[in-house]
Amino acid sequence: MGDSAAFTERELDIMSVLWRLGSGTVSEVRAELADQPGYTTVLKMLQILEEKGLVRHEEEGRAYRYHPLVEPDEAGGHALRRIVDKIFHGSAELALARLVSERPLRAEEVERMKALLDEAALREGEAE
Amino acid sequence: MGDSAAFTERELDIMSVLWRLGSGTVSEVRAELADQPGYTTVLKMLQILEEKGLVRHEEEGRAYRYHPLVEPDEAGGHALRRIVDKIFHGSAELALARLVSERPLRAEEVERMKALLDEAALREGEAE
DNA sequence: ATCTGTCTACGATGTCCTTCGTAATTTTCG
DNA sequence: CGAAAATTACGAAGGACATCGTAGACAGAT
Repeated sequence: MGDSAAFTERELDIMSVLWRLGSGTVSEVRAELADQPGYTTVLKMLQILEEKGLVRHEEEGRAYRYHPLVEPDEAGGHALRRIVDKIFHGSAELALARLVSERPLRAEEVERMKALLDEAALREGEAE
Repeated sequence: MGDSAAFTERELDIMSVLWRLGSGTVSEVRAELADQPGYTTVLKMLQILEEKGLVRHEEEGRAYRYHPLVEPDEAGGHALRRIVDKIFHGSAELALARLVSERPLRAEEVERMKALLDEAALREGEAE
């Protein structure tokens, strides 16, 4: 235990870019950040993320290419569990209520989400 | 803008207690924390939360009673939006997939969640 | 009156976050 | 070759986070 601290703001920014791109050099990551911090700032953050075991790097020419070592699903699971537990009293239902009120959903998306719930209900049914 | 920074770990712990209890004195909040930090630590955190405008206090006998000034829905909305945007590429569907795989859901809960989605779809339909 | 327990106020501390400057290295280009 | 550009390494610095110790105020009991 004790391994899973929440991402800080900047760490999340950077991990988000790596998840989206698959991998990235310092320059590539920096170019994707909305407010562009100094080059060495991004480098430093990546070095710290590497110390924490959240990314690794390999050499690519002169530069390093960084790869994420945690999956978005895993990170998202931790983050969601934390929020549901601490803010929504453990209720996935309340969290979903807020989630759907946050942003408009397309009709197809709603259908797929209902299908997800059906699958979940099915798995539960089988378990008994 | 710039008002909504994510809660830190301890801040969230404490806000969570206040949301659950409705309000609390330092002692009451402290008693609810899993690992009990020193009394003055909890007091200090509440004072800092007050500086940030997240709680207020009123006198109650000799002690202060602290009240949350942000609603869990509001805080949860920010937190969910942050996670969905940065980790799930803005997809509520992916977030829900992870949410339902995190913990088992009761059948009635699944039904109510589907109803929530229907309502959301309805609102969308009306909008056009 | 004084002692004891509970409370707030204040300041110190150590760690982490985030920023970046500077130096050293290497490649590339004129 | 020598200058310029891109890169990593290192360390410093300011601020926030989270911890607590100590001091002072006050109420209640003896």
